[in-house]
Amino acid sequence: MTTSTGHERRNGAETRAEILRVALRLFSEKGYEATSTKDLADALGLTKSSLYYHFRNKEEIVACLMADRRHDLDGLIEWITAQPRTPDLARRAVARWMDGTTPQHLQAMRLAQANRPLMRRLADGDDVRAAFGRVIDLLADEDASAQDRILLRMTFDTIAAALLATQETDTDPRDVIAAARRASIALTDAFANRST
Amino acid sequence: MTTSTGHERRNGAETRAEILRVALRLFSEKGYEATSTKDLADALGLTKSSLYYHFRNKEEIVACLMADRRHDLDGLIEWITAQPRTPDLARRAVARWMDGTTPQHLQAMRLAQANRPLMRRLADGDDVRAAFGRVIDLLADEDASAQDRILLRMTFDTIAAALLATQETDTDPRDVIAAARRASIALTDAFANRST
DNA sequence: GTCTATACTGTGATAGAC
DNA sequence: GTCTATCACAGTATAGAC
Repeated sequence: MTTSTGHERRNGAETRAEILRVALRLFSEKGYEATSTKDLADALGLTKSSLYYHFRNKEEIVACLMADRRHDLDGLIEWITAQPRTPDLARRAVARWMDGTTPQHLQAMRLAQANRPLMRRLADGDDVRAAFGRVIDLLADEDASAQDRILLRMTFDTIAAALLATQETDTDPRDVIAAARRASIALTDAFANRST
Repeated sequence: MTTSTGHERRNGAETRAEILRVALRLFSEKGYEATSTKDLADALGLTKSSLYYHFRNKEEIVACLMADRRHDLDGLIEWITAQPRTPDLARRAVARWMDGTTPQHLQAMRLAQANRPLMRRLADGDDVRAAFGRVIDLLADEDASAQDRILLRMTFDTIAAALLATQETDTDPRDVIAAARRASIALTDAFANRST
């Protein structure tokens, strides 16, 4: 938008994007609660108050960080709804979801996992997990048992499970995704064979 | 130790145990950070300061809550070490771990999951996840790939994964454990067939 | 439009009286 | 063993500088 390339004074959009970038890094490294708004402001060369010009409060910064993934999930729900209801629909939906996951997604997912109570506060009834519930409803039979539903959800959640298994270790994100994909295949089979 | 059964005035051990009980409930319901020491003190009919007589700080309360599970894990490591190294050792170890999980464990695990940064602060190099790393080292071949190690760890972590899949829902703990057991069997097979 | 100075409330934690 | 009083610092709101 502007022609200025200087770094002394940024325009609004640039500052906002930079706040989000630095916030994701700090919140991931030290945790959301452990990172004060002053820490964030110092890392950006701003004051606390400046942050409150760009974001209404600390939580809104995280909310913006999470917007992408929810959008992906809405896309998945649309895709499932438009598909023919073949017996292997669950398998195909899981594969599609796994393929849509990039290493870039992992850091945001880690952040979400590490700050569950915060996510619940942000969500306000319209969160990612609720959307996942709709996915399960679309894919599970009406007479599916509670166990079956949990298992189906775990099949989609293998990425989160793989992140859980690798936390506190520096694992290549591609290995995480690859392991999650293998796990999801194994669980899909377990779900398919549930009542045979 | 004492013969008193009155409830107007508690002795030290009773107060301590009651603090732990109420803290687990509040921290689970509202989250650790969202529960102030004043909330906890009010729920107990004490003042904030009294808590600091029984526990050095807020974090130590959680540390005491987590002691049990680590003890279980130490037992698993001893058991594995004493077993003959048969090809199905991993499968048997997973089964043993799953069988040792009670609904009572789930609430503490939920708490641990919901407060990852806190757990990292508490652990100080000697935490449950590090102990799990030793389990994996005992069970995996030396030439196991990073993917194989993640998959093996996910096999033990199916309980955590099932909790992840059921968060924000009121699911019967027995269904959670049953689904986790089915998932662990499926993943054990996937791990066993890794290089066939 | 972008940022800062300053003050307000609530939190975890400490010192010392009873 | 529990209390009162107090502390430093957190997130937040607002008024106003440029």
